[in-house]
Amino acid sequence: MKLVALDGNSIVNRAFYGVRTLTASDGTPTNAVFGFINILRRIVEEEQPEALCVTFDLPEPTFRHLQYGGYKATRHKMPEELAQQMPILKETLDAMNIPRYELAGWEADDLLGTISRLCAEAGWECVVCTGDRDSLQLVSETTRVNLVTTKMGQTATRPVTPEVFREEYGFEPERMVDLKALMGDASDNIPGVRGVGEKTALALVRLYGTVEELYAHMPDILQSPGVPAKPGLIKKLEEGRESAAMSKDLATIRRTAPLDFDPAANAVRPPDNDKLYAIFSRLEFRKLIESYALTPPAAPAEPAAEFTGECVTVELSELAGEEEFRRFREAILKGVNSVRFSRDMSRFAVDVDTGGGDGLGFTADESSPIWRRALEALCDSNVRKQGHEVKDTLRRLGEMGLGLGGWEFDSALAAYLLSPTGSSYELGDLTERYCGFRVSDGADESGQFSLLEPGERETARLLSEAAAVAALRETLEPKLQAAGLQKLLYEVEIPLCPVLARMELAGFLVDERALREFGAVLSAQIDTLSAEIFDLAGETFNINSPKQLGHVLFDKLLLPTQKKNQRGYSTNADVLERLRPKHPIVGKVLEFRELAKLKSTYAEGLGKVISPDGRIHTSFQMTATATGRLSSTEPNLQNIPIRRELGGEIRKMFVAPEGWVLVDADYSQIELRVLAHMSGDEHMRAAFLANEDIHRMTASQVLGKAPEEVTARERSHAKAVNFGIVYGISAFSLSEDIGVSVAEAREYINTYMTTYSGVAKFMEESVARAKETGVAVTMYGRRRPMPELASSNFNVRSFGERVARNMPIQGTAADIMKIAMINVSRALEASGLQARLLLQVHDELIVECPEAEAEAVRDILIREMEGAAALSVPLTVEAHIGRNWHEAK
DNA sequence: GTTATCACG
DNA sequence: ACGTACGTGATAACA
Repeated sequence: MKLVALDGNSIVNRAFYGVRTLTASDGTPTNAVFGFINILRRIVEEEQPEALCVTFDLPEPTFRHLQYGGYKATRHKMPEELAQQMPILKETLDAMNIPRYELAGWEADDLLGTISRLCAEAGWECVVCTGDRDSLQLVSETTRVNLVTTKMGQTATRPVTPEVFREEYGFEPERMVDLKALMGDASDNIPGVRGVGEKTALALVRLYGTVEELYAHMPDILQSPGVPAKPGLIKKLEEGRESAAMSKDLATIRRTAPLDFDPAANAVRPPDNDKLYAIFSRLEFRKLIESYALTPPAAPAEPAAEFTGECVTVELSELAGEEEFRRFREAILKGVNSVRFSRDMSRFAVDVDTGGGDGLGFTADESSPIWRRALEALCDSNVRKQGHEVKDTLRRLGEMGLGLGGWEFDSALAAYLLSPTGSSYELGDLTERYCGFRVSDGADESGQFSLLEPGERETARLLSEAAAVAALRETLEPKLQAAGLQKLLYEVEIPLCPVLARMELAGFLVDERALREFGAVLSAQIDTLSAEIFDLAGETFNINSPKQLGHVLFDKLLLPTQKKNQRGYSTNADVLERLRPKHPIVGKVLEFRELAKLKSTYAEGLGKVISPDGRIHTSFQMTATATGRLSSTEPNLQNIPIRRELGGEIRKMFVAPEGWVLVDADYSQIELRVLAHMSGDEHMRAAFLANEDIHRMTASQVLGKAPEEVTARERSHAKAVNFGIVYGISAFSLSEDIGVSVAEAREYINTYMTTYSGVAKFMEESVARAKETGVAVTMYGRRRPMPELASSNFNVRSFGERVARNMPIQGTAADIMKIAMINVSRALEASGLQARLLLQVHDELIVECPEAEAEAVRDILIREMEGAAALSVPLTVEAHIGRNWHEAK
């Protein structure tokens, strides 16, 4: 029989430092608990023990503190973020039905020692899991110590048996205390013998075993072979005699704690589902809920009704006729309708809020003769509707030729605004998190739906989901109000949904033939380059493999290594650029990379997603970024090449239809203008009011010389500083970026901050306010939780500070662009032109229109984009017209 | 599934 | 002394 005993404090420490920052959306740090559970799972899986328990230190002083004043006094205080997690961890262990032991006056070590002794006495095998080598003295024939280490977020355990220990140390495990007695242990403040280090101590213990034996042989130990003939060793040992005795005592784990312990009483038991589920969902450990197969507690009777439809439900079934249709239309005109569609749009469910407590639900599928008419009635813009991920719904409604108006709430967007860093905005997850219930999947264990046909089950699920949307609105609305996010939701995010849906529907026309030809040209060039590279390398290998490439460059050609990454030496473009002069292969590799990227990601990647209409329909993600920006996926049209000449070729293949043109409008320096406005810095404002090249003006103001005297180098450095400011600059990165020393970079930043003292002040205030409130905020009140700022880890905290500086700027610019898109869309519609928005790339909008409309469209774009926000500096837009994206830029 | 790299703003 | 700029997504290789 085997019992596993975990050193709770030691392992939670490993977990805390080994797992990256992790917080629940309310800001509670959770990384240590998460890491602990994972280590625990792994150990249990590996060991398959019959029994399991965890020991903890209590914060009270142990008797050894009293006996020896300084003992462990140097141990660092537990960081606040870890301390917060300790009660949660203990609660979790309780819910998992894992016994834990803590005893006033006894350390976790002592408890482990005692437990392992009692196991041995009861005839059990004991496995002690800890990150602490002190416990190695417990190793015996019946007790194994598993040393837990965390490297790069990966935990590994190393079993230490007596054989392993002897192999490593050259003496018996019990003699560990004698080793400590001589060499001491700084982390536990065990003094040892002054002047004796690890090497000497190891040699002495190997020869004499115990400290006592050593001192018994004292006068003539130097005669023994193997003792380092260090001058003064005898003297040091003599002087350290008392210290050695005390150290040995300190290092000895007491195995006599008054613990009422019976290994069999710690038999592994299954967790308490309801308790553990509650804890894990509070901590947002969705993966763990899954892997422990936890289920929500049986829902209390009262709100469950909302979800399984104790409301009256009406099926618009095969036999539905005029009467049913009339009833449906009347009902949906009364309240706000929560609507859900099946993936293929063949079914929908509507939960009508009738004002009283009762709900009225309608469901329908394609077989109903009034299905289409019911849909059309529902999509009328006068019918008030709410949904989840409304933009996606609208795109599908648009495909069916239905109206996109009348939508006034979206539970995904509401949750996103409340916390844009969340990991999931799926309806089921939100309902669980905010309402504490599970959306019925239509195949309920309650049996209510179990007799239904699959199609009916789906309809039941949709009705349950519709009710969930309504419930979420109830819950989220007060939160939005409290956070001041209503305006953003109702005036920005929701109105943006139909705009984006129409853009996705429109798609961007692509010259498919040119794209394929370009791909073929790239292929040929890649083949040629590969041959040249293999020739220079003297072998063939996969140039795409950083590992193999690294081998060729650094092992074979012996080029100097620079940056390291987790797997070996970095071969990224920065590194290769530096190596370029050293070997002709490097330039070829760089060129290969450029071509390979263009071919795989763009020529081939885009080719795969051209629709039958010859157009590429991207999807915009509204809940993806932490700052409020959109993102674009399948394909990503926000990262189409432009910076390099060859990459720009790709843009030539994004075209307007025959007789039409593209109008491209982009904000000039929107982020710096936002910064000038938000900080109110007079110098920076003056620079923009002068309407000059901002980087030149920056150089001029910072260096105190006339704009026309600014050199190209000075301008480019100023440009890098301007970018750096927006990102939350550091001297190191700036120096890397512009190739000057860190000291020079620091000087640049200092001078900049002195010149633009308003900017400096704004940045400080942004960080201070974020620390105080726990969120970074844009001009429009969009917020991002900033748990990193409370971190005790320097790097994590520094990251938080940079984000606190950047998010208000990037986020405000994103807000402005969203407002502009809504206004542009309205203006284009009102103008009666055929023009339509195609794409947004953060600070750029692309519209296609008949040639004849081009100038009118350009004027509308400029007017609406520039007018989207009233800043204290001009917000300027540049617009161009062209036959393709390259030309229009 | 994670990592390295690289495309964009 | 720390380790290094903000925000994304796609691809190929690695594990």
